[in-house]
Parts: sequence; C-alpha cells; structure tokens
Amino acid sequence: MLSKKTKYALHALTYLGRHKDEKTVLIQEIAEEHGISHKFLENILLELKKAGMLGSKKGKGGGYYLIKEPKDIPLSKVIRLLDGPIALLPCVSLNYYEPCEECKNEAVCGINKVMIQVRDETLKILENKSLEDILNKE
Amino acid sequence: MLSKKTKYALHALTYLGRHKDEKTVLIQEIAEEHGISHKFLENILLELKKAGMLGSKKGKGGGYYLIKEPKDIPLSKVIRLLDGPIALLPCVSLNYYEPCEECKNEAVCGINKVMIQVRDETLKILENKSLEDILNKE
DNA sequence: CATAAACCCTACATATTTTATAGGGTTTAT
DNA sequence: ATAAACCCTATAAAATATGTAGGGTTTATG
Repeated sequence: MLSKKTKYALHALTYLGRHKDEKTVLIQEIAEEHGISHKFLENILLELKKAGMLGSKKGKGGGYYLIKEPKDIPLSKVIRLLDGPIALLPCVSLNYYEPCEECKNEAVCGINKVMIQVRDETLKILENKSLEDILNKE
Repeated sequence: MLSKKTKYALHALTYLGRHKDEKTVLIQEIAEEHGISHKFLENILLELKKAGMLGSKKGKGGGYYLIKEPKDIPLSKVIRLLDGPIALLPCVSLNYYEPCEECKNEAVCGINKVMIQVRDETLKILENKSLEDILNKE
C-alpha cells in the first residue's frame, strides 16, 4: 500500500495539473483542499521539487507549479521518490538494492528469480501510467 | 516491499515443497535452516494452515506438510494472507476495501480510477506466479 | 526599502505497525 | 505415562510513518 506521503504527493500533483493555467498555486490552498497539514505537505512538495517535477517561486504571489507535462510524470517516479522501492524484495530492487538478511545465496534463490520477473512486469505497469492518466479520468 | 512474515512464509513453503516426499517437516528444522525464531515461524505456519495451504500432524513424528500442489499456491494468496492488500490504495482493494480518509468523492477521483487499473494488472502477475515457479528456478 | 508573503531547513515528538518474546496449554504417537 | 509437537493469548521491543515546532531565507510589492 502507498504511504500517505505518496498519496498526498499524487493529490498535490493532480491539483497542480488541474490548475496549470494559473502561474503558481499556494501550499496552503492544496493543504486545505485535501485536509493535509501545511508543514507536512511542504516537505513533500520540496521533495517533488528536488526531483525535478515541480518548480517554485518565492515571495508574494509565489507558489508551486508543474514543470513537466503530466504525461511525463509516471507513477513509478512518484512512488519511488516518496515510498522507496517498487520491488517486493530488497534483493531485487533496481534503485534500492540490498541483500536479504535471511538469504544465504541469492544466486540459487528461486524466490529471488521469481521476484525479478514480478518486478519487471510491475514496473511496466507503473511506468506506463502517468499523471495525465489520472487527470483524464476525473 | 514484503514483510518478513511474508518472506518467511515463502521460504517455509519453498522448503516444504522441496521436502514433499517426507511426510512431515518440523518447525524447528525450517526455523534453523533460515535463522527464524521458532515461535515467530510457528505463528506464520498456523496462518498458512488456517488458510488451507498446509496440513499438520500432532504428536511425536508430527510436523507440517503441503496439502496443495505448488502450482496451486499463487503468490497473490500468500501475500494477501500475511501482508494484506495487494492494491496500492485501500479504496481499490478487493479483499480489504476501505475508503481513503482524505478523499472527498471516490466516484470522481482519477487516482482511484487509475489505481483500479494498476490493481487489476498487478493481480494478473501475482496470480500467475506460484510456488511451483519458485521451485523450478532453484 | 520595509514588510509581508511564501519558500526552505533542521530537529524533535507522536502514533502505528512490524517483529518478535514469553509462558503456558493441548493433542497425539510410542 | 511421557515426551514430542502443535496451538493459543498476551505483552514487549524495534522500526517506520506521520506529524509538529520553530525559525531562517528569499522575493514581490507598495
């Protein structure tokens, strides 16, 4: 299941996608709309900004805005950023690899092999769904 | 990511699958093989038993054994049992449905719609991989 | 050029979930 | 009879997710 962080990120991105014509949107506005704490949401938006999905403008009249086309923001990217690995096991994660503690020999582990397949097929799904798909379904 | 419970369950099922010819296998044996606490593993095996995947025999010479063909134990079933929902959001879970707290109106939520698609495609993957696939890859 | 609006950062606090541990009771084969 | 193994409930430690607090920095505007 997705963490609240990721859910909030998706809601915020969706909100920004809906308000693309306006130059910037206030944190406060998104927070109130979705009942999220201002400060918590701020952290999330900063992460999204650092990851290159959002831009921001300081000072009076400032706020956040999308700097990519919604079709260029895949779910996989958002989930990885806020929730971490998409793989079901650390030993098959592409971006967050770690050996499994309880595993003696990864090279001969059937679970490992099957989970690599699961990962690849799951990735295909999440890379092919984007913010645009969400916006189109509203 | 899968919880340790689910990982241990997969290891235990795999172990039992490899020792199908023996009538029963001791908890202790599986626990030692994988460095799992006896008691913790016991809980997991009990859950698997209640779910109809394992059988057990009490008394001297007792233990656990598979009561299904490995091909009839899909990953989806093991994951659901120990980890809960496969869906990424409670509002799109087939087996553990709950409305999302922060969602005002599920009927018009694009995130919900897209996550239903993700769930269906993910399920296809996990229902088509079974214990047999793991055993075959060893 | 002062000031208010908004972004940016660090550290800490609370709540929830995961991962066990403890201890004892029940069933069954020999 | 007894030892081996399953079965159950409650509690505790550890890790993670979630949220707060407080203040500093940048910038548009009057």
